[in-house]
Amino acid sequence: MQVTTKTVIPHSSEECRHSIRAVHDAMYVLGGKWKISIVACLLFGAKRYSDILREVEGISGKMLSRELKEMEVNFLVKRTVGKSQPVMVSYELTEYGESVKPVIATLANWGQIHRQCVAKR
Amino acid sequence: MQVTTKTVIPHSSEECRHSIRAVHDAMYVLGGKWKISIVACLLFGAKRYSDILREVEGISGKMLSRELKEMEVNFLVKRTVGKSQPVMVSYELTEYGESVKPVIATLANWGQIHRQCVAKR
DNA sequence: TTTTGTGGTTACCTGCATGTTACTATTACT
DNA sequence: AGTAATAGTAACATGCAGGTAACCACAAAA
Repeated sequence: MQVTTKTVIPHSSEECRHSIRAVHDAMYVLGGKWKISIVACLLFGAKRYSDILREVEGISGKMLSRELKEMEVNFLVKRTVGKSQPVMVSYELTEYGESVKPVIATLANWGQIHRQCVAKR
Repeated sequence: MQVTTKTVIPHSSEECRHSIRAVHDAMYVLGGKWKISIVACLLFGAKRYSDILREVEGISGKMLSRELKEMEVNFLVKRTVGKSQPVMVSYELTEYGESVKPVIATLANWGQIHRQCVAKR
């Protein structure tokens, strides 16, 4: 007796694909090793290049400027150049960038739970 | 007049770092190009290898089996081998895996909003 | 006029994450 | 006996993400 191909999937694979696509879209903009961390960092207020460099541990200057540029293009952050002194550039989230907050929050929350789970082996 | 180094950061950088760390932990387990999509896919029920291959568009067989293996190790999915016919292996989320649901949901939700934003230029 | 600090950019290099292709074992159907 | 499907694995190839280090421009301070 041959089992048909479809035994195990009685789900709405439409819904499934739709959901996957949405996730994929999100990851396209927020993907990469650093963007989410940068947003998380900027959620606490506007910061200067060197501040972010310090607070997002491990990121290199090159990657920071690259990611920030991308995020500016995607309207997630706003770049403001102060009128000289030793230059001073500050970055802050746009309103749109702020809309990522729930994502970060949920992720951070799960991250904490995960860390606890791993801790008890 | 020289501006001091700390003008732009009056925030709790403790909170900030903590949040970034949590996000980082989460991304460590859910990172990579495919894991989140796979979880999203399995949220709609247990599926067989070839079903996931079909529904997560773009993934290669190699990557699928590799990611599934990692996720099994991390207790996110459970692998069940059916008693033969043409073999039949099904994958489903563990309870722990289900706990990722809010993350996916928030991400998918933001993904949709983002798509709309991009659509109107 | 030389040095210092900020905010970068550029060239160069490397490795890992991923893709591609071929191959396997098992069973069932024809 | 030969073919097809399922669930992989192994060998090989490759591109791009990311790191490192050097350099630039500008202003202020020494």
